[in-house]
Formats: sequence, structure tokens, C-alpha cells
Amino acid sequence: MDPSALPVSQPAAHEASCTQVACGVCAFNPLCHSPTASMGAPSPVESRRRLAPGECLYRARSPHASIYAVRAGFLKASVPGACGAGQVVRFLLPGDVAGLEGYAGGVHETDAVALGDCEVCEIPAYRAEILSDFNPRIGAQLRRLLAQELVAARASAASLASRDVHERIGRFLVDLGRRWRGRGYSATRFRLPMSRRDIASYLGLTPETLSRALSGFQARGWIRLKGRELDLLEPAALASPTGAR
Amino acid sequence: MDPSALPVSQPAAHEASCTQVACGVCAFNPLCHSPTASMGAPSPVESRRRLAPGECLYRARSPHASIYAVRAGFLKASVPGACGAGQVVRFLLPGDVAGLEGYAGGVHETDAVALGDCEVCEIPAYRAEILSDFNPRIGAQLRRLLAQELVAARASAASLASRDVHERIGRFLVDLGRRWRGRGYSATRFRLPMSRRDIASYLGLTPETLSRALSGFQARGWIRLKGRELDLLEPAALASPTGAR
DNA sequence: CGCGAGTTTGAGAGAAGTCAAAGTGTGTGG
DNA sequence: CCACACACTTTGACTTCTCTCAAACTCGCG
Repeated sequence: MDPSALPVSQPAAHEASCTQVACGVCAFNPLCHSPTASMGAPSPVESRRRLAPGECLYRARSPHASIYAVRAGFLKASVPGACGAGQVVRFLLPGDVAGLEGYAGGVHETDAVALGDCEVCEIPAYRAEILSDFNPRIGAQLRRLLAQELVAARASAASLASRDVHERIGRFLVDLGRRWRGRGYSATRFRLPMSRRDIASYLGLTPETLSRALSGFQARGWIRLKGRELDLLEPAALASPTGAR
Repeated sequence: MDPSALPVSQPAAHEASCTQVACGVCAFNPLCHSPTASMGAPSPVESRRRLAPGECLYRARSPHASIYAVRAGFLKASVPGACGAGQVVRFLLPGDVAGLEGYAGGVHETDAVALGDCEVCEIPAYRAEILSDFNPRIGAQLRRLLAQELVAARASAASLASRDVHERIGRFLVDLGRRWRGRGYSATRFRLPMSRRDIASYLGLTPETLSRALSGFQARGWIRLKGRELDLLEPAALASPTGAR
């Protein structure tokens, strides 16, 4: 896997050194660049919005006014569980779409919080609806996006239900690399956009257990980890069950 | 909560004593009974299909040919994990829809297996697509169904990530009751359609741990459980964190 | 009536959680 | 530009809980 052979979208330095992706790898792309949109109609994207670190894109139970594409930066989505900071259920990378779950009941079901400086494209929900009524391809694209998120959520639940903690952590790292590759970056060298605490929450662990496991991976030479800079040296080993090691 | 005040759909005894629901509580209802369908067009439901206990409705990686509504009986959906029987990620009750996740990549992502005698309504995927292209309400309904499943899957993942095992089990039981109530039955007295092993798999536990927890609930007078017949006596206590007890 | 799968119960080992403290990195203010 | 403070991360010791292995028990079905 030669990284230079990949269709690298130029990571143009955004202000504050956000990671950014080209529209080409954005999940919104078929909406923004639909025939409808290109034939003189205005882009469905109403506005762009900036978020500071820790700022909320939307909160659980707020009305489902818009859907968003992450243009630069990272967010986490968490369900505001009874106690404390809530469970992180998803991490959003540039090109991901946020807010689709609002189609269920007209309100958002999660908090979406920026992990750093962010920029998102906003499409009003009613506009997406109208577009998809008018253009079957857009309707199909919305269904596909929803179904993809559903598949990812199911996979996440299945992973959490597997009791092999080390495999869960390893798969998380490898999967994150896979998502980076889909955006034109290296699948084995990247920076973790989120804190250990957030990762631990997402994986259903304590930060201490996560840290110990990561140290263990490093001791075996499977990863190299310094702060948030990560190198996956043995992806296959990371993703395999503990028993098969 | 007087059960008789609820919109009880008559549980007509199907052959082999399946539990059945009226079309009124079926998630497909807006598709089957859309204006399009009633205005002379044939019902989008192509056929009904019977399944014997243990029979597969569809398998993971099989082409996404149809979506299904459960008319009678129960199914489980499981991801065919590397080892053994796979992780159960969902239980389907009468009125639930199966197969929507196929819109992501054209193939099913889970195995759908009948837990007993079942009957399902089948709608070819292409027909649902055409209908939703033609009728915006159907398109919106498909989006709503997908989003609802997404919300449920996220909630399931969040629950799995919470480390409070007893709360997880309690919430599972209460949530099952909630789903029964939505179908016109009692939320506190019902029969578990699945084995302990399946429940344990769904919750990320061993059957032994599950069994011990259920025995504990019974000892405290929170449930009454005999075989698969269940009585929820203290739903509030079941759903509360261990710490708050 | 007896077999067998499923379920419950028991004892012991192992793994993750908790509490605590040291270490590291980051951002701010002087 | 440097120093300090704070949050985050890592490591350690100990506790608690679940898992594992094993056996007894129950229920449904042939």
C-alpha cells in the first residue's frame, strides 16, 4: 500500500490547521452536485458554519432543522445519558454527515460537539425533503446515507457486545484508519482527533483500561503512539481476537 | 395505565399460535395503504412468506432483493461474527420491518432468523423505490423507518457501552414491554420470544451472568419469571442504575 | 417415560474497575 | 520567550465483578 498511489485530496491548510477534505469525498456530494443543483438551481447548502472546540452543533431533543456535512475538523455524537458526560456513540470525520437521525421523530437524538475547530455545510431539512421529492436520485442518496449509518451503528453495537476488549480497541483503531483511507489519507498513520476519555466512552471502557491496552499494543510492537500521533504497525494483529494471538 | 384503555388489536390466533398484529400497528402500513395503493394500484406487498423455527429470512451478504414486515412471530438479526453463532443485534416483533439496512450497499448485513413460526409480508426493494419516487409520502416514510432503526441501534450501542450490567438487563426488559404496549399488549406481562442465550448475546453477556441477574431481580421482587413468561413488577427499579438502588 | 437442549446454580480464576499518584503535554499569562 | 498551571494520560495497588468450567436441574418433545 503505497500512500502516494492513493487518490490524495490535497489537505489544504485551513485556518487553525483544520483537516479538510475535498467535496469529492463528501457524503453530501450527490446532493450538492445533483443535476437539479447544477441546472441553475441554487446549491442546497444554505450556509457554512464554524464551530469552536467544544461548541455544540446541535443538542439532543432540539428540533431537527438541518442536516450537516463536516467540511473540516471533527465532532463527536453522544447520547446525554442520565449521569455525567453521556455516552459517545459516534465520531465524525470530514466528509461525514450529521443529523440524519432527526428524520425519526423530528428531533435530534444526540448531542453533536466539535472536537476542535470545525466547519460544516448546512442543508435545511425541509430543503433536502423537497429536493428528494423532486429528484429520485437525491431520495435514494438520503436512503443510502441513512442505511450506511444504520449498518455502522449495528456494527458498533455488535463490537461492543463482543466481550474481547483488546479486539474491540484494535478494531476501533484499524477502522479509523480505514475511514482515513476513504478520504485519501494514510490508513496506518494519522492523528487521533479525540481524547482517550472519548475513546474509552465510545468503547465502553474506563480511560485507565484503554491506556493499559494501548501500552500493551505498543509493547508488542503493534502500534506506535505518542500523544495522539498513531502508527498502526500490525493492523492484522490488532483486529484479531485475543485467542488467535 | 389501564391495559383495556389501550388500542388493543385483537390477537387473533394464527395457526401454530403465532402472535399476530393488525395492519394498523405495522410499520409498513403507510406503504401498503398509501393513496397510490388504494387508487386501484395493486398493493406493494408482493407475497407473504412463512418461516419455520430457525429458518432464515435472509442471510448476510445476500443481495438486497426485498424488505419485509413481520406479520406474525418473531425473528432475530445477527451479524455473523468470526466465531460461532454471531452477535444478535436486534429482535423483531410483529409489525417491525426487516431488511432496510440493505439500502446501504445492496446486500444484507445481518442474518435474519425466525425464532418460531413466522409470517412476513414481502415488498420487492425495487417496488419500494419506485413507489417512493412516485409518492413523496412513501419516500418520507422510508426515511422515517430507516431513521427510527438508526436511533434504536444507537440507543442499543449506548446501552452496551454503559458498564452497568444490571441496568442494561433491566432496561432491555422494560424496553421490550414498551414495544409490546405499542402493539396493543401489556407492557408488563408477556412471553419472551427468545432464548436466554440470544438475550445474553444481544446484551454482551454470558448466559450464566444473565441468569444470575434475572434470579437476583426475582429475589428482590422486581420481576416474576417462569420459563419465558415474564411479569415486570417494578419497571422503575429495573431501569435505574445500580448505584441509585 | 426418557432423552436432550436449555437453564440455573456453584466454585474458582481472571480481567476490568476503582482509587490514588506520578508523569506528560498544552495553553495561558507574565 | 519563558514559566506556570491545569487538564490529560499513564502507571500502580487493590477490589470487585464477570467469565470459565462443571454439575444439577427443568422443561418440552419424541
